[in-house]
Amino acid sequence: MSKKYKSDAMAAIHEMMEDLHVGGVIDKQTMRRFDDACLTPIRPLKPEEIKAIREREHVSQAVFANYLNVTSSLVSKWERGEKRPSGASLKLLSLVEKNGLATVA
Amino acid sequence: MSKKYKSDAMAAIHEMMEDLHVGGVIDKQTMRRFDDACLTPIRPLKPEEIKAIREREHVSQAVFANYLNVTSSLVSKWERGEKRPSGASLKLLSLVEKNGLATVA
DNA sequence: CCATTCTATAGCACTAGGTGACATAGTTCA
DNA sequence: TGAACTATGTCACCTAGTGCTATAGAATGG
Repeated sequence: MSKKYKSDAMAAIHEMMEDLHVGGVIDKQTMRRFDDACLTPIRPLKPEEIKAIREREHVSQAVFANYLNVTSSLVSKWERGEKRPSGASLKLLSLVEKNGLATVA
Repeated sequence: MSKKYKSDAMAAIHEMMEDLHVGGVIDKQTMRRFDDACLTPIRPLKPEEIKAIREREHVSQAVFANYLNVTSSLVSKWERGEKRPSGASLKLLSLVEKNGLATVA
């Protein structure tokens, strides 16, 4: 049992699906939908929601920013609605919202 | 035992540190260093490294992009060195590199 | 064998997200 | 009182990221 259990499991599942696909059991369309299906849904977060997420974790804007690898001024702008988080930023925030700050540590 | 174990644990640890701080055992400097200390170090990733990370997970650029909530063209640019991932993107990639794709699903 | 789909690369125009630095003000605390 | 932490604010800058479209090779399927 390695430490990369989740990663290996992911690879294993994908390989199994790949085998099913090669075997003609499923097509690539389904294969792709399978990949998309197991993702956490991303919805645009309101400024208050972002602030709520941060305060739920009991951290300052500066510390929160460090976790996300962004500047603290940007976090401030998110929470005031001056800027809205985009692709990767929104994904990270969604992860924190669902699973907590520790999962992105 | 709730599902938010990690998050609660994080909050608990922070509250404990906060108590220590209030009690005068540690100062805010140390408090801040504590927060920074438990983060996965972020280093700039080379194009080949990004491609290696993706191929290790056995997914196409399109699927990989979906996981990170970015466009597939951007992933292509990352791997060819046309664009370099920044703050939140770099954090996400680092997470995938360390813990696997499943942890950001 | 041909048609289709997936794949990755490529180019281009646009825009807004993110950076950095610095100033301000309220607060907590030695 | 002074020092450090907090959040907000502003300003200028710029590049990361988007969206669309086109291309070409490889893999697949009928």
